[in-house]
Order: sequence, then C-alpha cells, then structure tokens
Amino acid sequence: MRSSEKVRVRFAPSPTGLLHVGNARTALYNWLFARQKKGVHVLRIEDTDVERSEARFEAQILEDLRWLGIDWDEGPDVGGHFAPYRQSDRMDTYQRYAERLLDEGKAYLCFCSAEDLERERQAAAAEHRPQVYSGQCRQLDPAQAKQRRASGEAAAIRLKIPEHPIDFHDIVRGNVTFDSESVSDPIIVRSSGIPVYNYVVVVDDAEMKITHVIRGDDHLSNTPKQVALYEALGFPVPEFAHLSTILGPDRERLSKRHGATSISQFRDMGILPEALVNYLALLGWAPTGGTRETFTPKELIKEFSLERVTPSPAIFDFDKLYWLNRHYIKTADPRRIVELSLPYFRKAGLLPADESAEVRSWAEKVIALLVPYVDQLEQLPEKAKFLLNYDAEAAVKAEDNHRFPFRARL
RNA sequence: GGCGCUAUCGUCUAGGGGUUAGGACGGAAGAUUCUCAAUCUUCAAACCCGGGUUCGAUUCCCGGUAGCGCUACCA
Repeated sequence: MRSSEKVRVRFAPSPTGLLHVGNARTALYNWLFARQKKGVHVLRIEDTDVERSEARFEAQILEDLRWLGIDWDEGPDVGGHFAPYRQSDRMDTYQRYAERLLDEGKAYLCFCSAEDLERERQAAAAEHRPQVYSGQCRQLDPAQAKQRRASGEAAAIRLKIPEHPIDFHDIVRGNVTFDSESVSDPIIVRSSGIPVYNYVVVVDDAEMKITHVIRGDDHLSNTPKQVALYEALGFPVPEFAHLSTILGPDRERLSKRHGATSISQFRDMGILPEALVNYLALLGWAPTGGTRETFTPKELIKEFSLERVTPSPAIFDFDKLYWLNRHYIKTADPRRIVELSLPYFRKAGLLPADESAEVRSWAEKVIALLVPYVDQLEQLPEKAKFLLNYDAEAAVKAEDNHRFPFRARL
C-alpha cells in the first residue's frame, strides 16, 4: 500500500544505560533494512524518562553503534529535516497534538485518582476480567472538564479506544488482532503535563514519516494502542516488525548475570565488531538455504530480509560468537589485530615501558603465533606469558620438557 | 487473573503434506611422526503433547501444556 514511498526506519534507544546486544540487534536490523532498500535510517533519542536518562549514556550508545559500523542519516548529532531528534526537545509538539485530540473529542480529560484506578484494577482481577480502565471520565462533559482543569484540578489526558477490534500487520508475525475490551483507554499525557512514551513514540514516528517500525516484541502488546493513536491523529499506520527477545541460557531475558550483555563489554573483551554483527544478524535471521554462516556487512545488506526473521525467541550462544570471532581474528589484517591487541599486553604489564621497534616486532610475532588459539583478544597476554617469561635454563633442566619445552606448557 | 506472542538436535537455524529432516556452534572419537584449546575427518544428537483435515502429517487447523511479553500517570 505504501510501497512507492521511500523507506524510513528508526532506531530509538533510551539513554538510561549501555547499549544491550538485544537493542544492538534491533539497530542492526533497522540499518540493514534501510541500507538494502536505499532508505533512511533515523536515530532518535527517547529520553522522556528524565530520572534515568543521562547524557553520558547517549554518547556511549552513539559510539557503540559507530563501532559496530551502524550509521544513521538523521539524528541528534547530524540533524535532519525532522529535527529535533531528542524527545525532551519535542514537548511542545506532543502538547499540540494532545490538545487537538481533546478538541476533536478523540481524547478526554481524566480526573481519576491513583486510588480510584487501583480499586478498579482489583475489582477486575477479582472477577477475572481484563484490567482495563472503566472509562468513567469519558462520560464527563468536555466543556466542564476543561473548566475543572483550568481551575487547577489535576487531569490526565486519555485516548478513546474505539469499540471495534484492532488489528495490524506485522512482517514477522503476520496479522495480529486485539479485542477492544482488552485494550484500555491509555493515558497519553500525565496530569503533570508530561506525555507518556506510548503516545510520543507515535507522534514522532508519524511526524518523522517512519514507514516501518522495527523494534523488540516487548512492544507488541502496546501496538493496538498505538494503532488507535495513529488513526485518531489521522496518520497512516506504518508496517510493524516485532523482533523476538534474546534470552540467556536459562531462558530468562538476557541480562548482566548471564555475562557480558553490553556492546562495550564485548569490545573490551576483544570481540571484533564484524564478528558481533555477523553473530547478531544470524540470531533470529537466516539466509535462504540456511547453510551459510559468515557474512560481511555488505553481504548482509544484500541478503537480509525481514520476512525471513524468526518469530521465536533465541538464546544467546557465547560459544558461537567466540567461534565467529576467532574466524574473523584469523582472517583480519594482522597489523590491525596487533594494533587491537597491544593494549591488553600493556595492561598486563608484559611490554617494557619503552616500546622500541624491536619490542614491537617481537610482540607482532608472538601475537601472530598465538592468534589461532584465542577467541577473544583479551586472552592473548595470558597465552603469551609462557613465551615472554620463558626461562631457557629451567626448560633445559626439566626432564619432561626436553623435546618441545615451550609448546608443552601451552 | 486477562490478553498477546512463541514451540525442529543441548544452542542458533534450514526445510516443508510423502525427505536418509540439511547446515553451524558445542560434545564425542580419530588424524596431524609429543602435548594441543588451531586444522582436517568421522560419529552421536531434534520435529512439545492430544485431537482434526488428508490416502498420508513434523509441516495445515483446533485444543492443551510450557516459555516469554504486555496488563503503570515506566520506556
């Protein structure tokens, strides 16, 4: 239906922490799709959570994306036609649309207190009904409601969810339908005047003319609310593609306790970006035939397709990532590997303070020798110790090591 | 509790109404005139359960079960 339009996708991280591999995969799929379709990749910062958002996280996320080789055509640092690209800078836009919805009768003021709502929820739970808002304040006369708000009464703004079922198309999962009874009238602007995520994301995606919303499947259940919002706002509904969750070995959402989860951690371990990109691409997507394992970014751009993305959740397999990393370490330009490895040697105190040309060339030889035996660059110094601390006399004296003294201690 | 999503070797997956159900990681065994985590070869390893449709279901449909997600004036 909108196939003639130029593809516009966005990656929208919230700067509340480091870039997680799951989000990195979402960014990668967005980027691959945009580049393949010769579309536009937008980076937008979702910093409506004022408490937890930090500028240093935003900077780190940008750096990590660049390290992975993912770039963007519009974003907070490069600007673009739809600037600004930070939600905290777009508040007046959200306000404007909310008032319009109110004036058009598509949204209403809600004066219910937190206690009222809690009571409703408990009653619903007791009767095994969906826990949705009763819609009490829908009945209020809009003019009177506005007056109450003007006189200082705290009011949130809620969207009216239509009475009919809401369905939408998802490229990964097909058609998804929700009964309107199970979808609550969502609050779009808090009584404090600060808009809610599910609302601003729609305003931004619509204003920025996003054609394909590619994101984690934790947003799937929120999508009917968003579809209703697009319709109320009079914007076309985009295509959706909800990516499955990345799990740890215990089938729980992948988190710190499973080991490394952030992109910078993998970089610090000595994982090559091309290995991580290759691994992440294969986690939830497979090429036709499904037998090929290694892809350069260029090849991924050519081969990737959202239609072939698997809907089922995937467990993150560190071993396979390490295997791919070893593959790329071995095939990379040796000079680059040396460059990337030297810091680990310095950190381990294995290099003299004055790195003479001689020391360097020796280090290069050591690294070249050991590279096939590690799957993270970080492991190199440990492997090198037996060589660098080699004691020729002791080796000669050792009876069991008389033939191949150093290899025996590998 | 309600709603939604998901279900092929241990893991990532290919495949698809009739197949020896393919590949990869990991595992095991062997080779590489010693060790060996590199390399090569070989092997083991899977269609969640129950109905239905069909001449025939792992594949299509329904139900169950399990896992995950959403159910906030979080994102």
